[in-house]
Amino acid sequence: MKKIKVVFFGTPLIALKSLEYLYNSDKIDVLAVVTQPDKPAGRGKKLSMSPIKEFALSKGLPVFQPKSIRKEPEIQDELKKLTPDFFVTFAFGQILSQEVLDIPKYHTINLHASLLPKYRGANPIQRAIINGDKQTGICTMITELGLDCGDVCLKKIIDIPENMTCVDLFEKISNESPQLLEDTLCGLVDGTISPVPQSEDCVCMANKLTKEECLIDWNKPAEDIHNLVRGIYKFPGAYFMHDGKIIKVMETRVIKSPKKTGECGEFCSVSKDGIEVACADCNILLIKVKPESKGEMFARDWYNGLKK
RNA sequence: CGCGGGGUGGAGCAGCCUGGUAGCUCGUCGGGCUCAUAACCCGAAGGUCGUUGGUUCAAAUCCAGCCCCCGCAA
Repeated sequence: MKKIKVVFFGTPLIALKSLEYLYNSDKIDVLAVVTQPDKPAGRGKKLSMSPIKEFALSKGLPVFQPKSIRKEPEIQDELKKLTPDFFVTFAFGQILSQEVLDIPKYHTINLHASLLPKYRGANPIQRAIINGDKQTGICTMITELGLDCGDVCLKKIIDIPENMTCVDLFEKISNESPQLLEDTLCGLVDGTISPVPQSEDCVCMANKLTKEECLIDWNKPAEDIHNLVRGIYKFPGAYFMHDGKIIKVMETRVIKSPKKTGECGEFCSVSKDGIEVACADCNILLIKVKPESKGEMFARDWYNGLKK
């Protein structure tokens, strides 16, 4: 059987395993990689390349880095010359135009980390956890103009356990995606997949996270705060202010017992396990925190060092 | 040259400005109290104060270089 010719569009780490898998697949031929331009990043603003580019370079794959693929016909021409069967996009970070979508022989396939039409847009993974969903998933879809609105090819449901963090979920999705992509490509070529339009009534958006949303509001129910903490664990991290410093909250547990002492935001008790803080309905236990300029530590240890 | 914080017994911090006595909240170990305890009381062990050099009678503290960690911003 002839290999399926694919150009891979992606940028961050979550897409890396998919690229590796397709690259190593004997059914797929990855012709080239398109990724975001190198950007100054991190402390010191050093120019750094995306994980996708690093991999592509290490394998000698051609790499294209348009500032905006829509506005760079030269790159579009280069891609055309490769005569790809499919474009595959996974967290690429740029909006494609119709001219670009028309290049591959079959389609452009996008992998989106939610059960579409739920959570179209920027942050589907975090949103699912923040909203306390028990399930989410990944979908492959035929890319059309418009945000994550194309017909769905395949989907896979992923359970979200009570204390799962977005880092765990990223990992899970990163691991599950490669197979789904390969199955989608093969299925489309041999005609065993018929893409299904998304039902328009269930559409909801996963908007970008704002700085404000990351600030913990102790007047909310403990469950909501717990979901926020694990939903944006590490990046960018839920936080509160203490003594003018940012204190990121890394790990929490809801204290189910309805006993509540003190006002919202007040430290009710400190034990071996951590600090109990009063919320709207019950208490939440802070287990690990990360104060500004410091490393991650047990909440109890942080408390021990406070001036009292 | 993006802005900034920090490295002090096992943990988290104070002390540094105004050099000279190793401090605080815990943990660990031993003992006591108690029906009992993660509570309380008494005691003990444990630190070349990141590293190198300089100033000084004397440096955790002042000066210079180096290493490592982190927050913001992107």
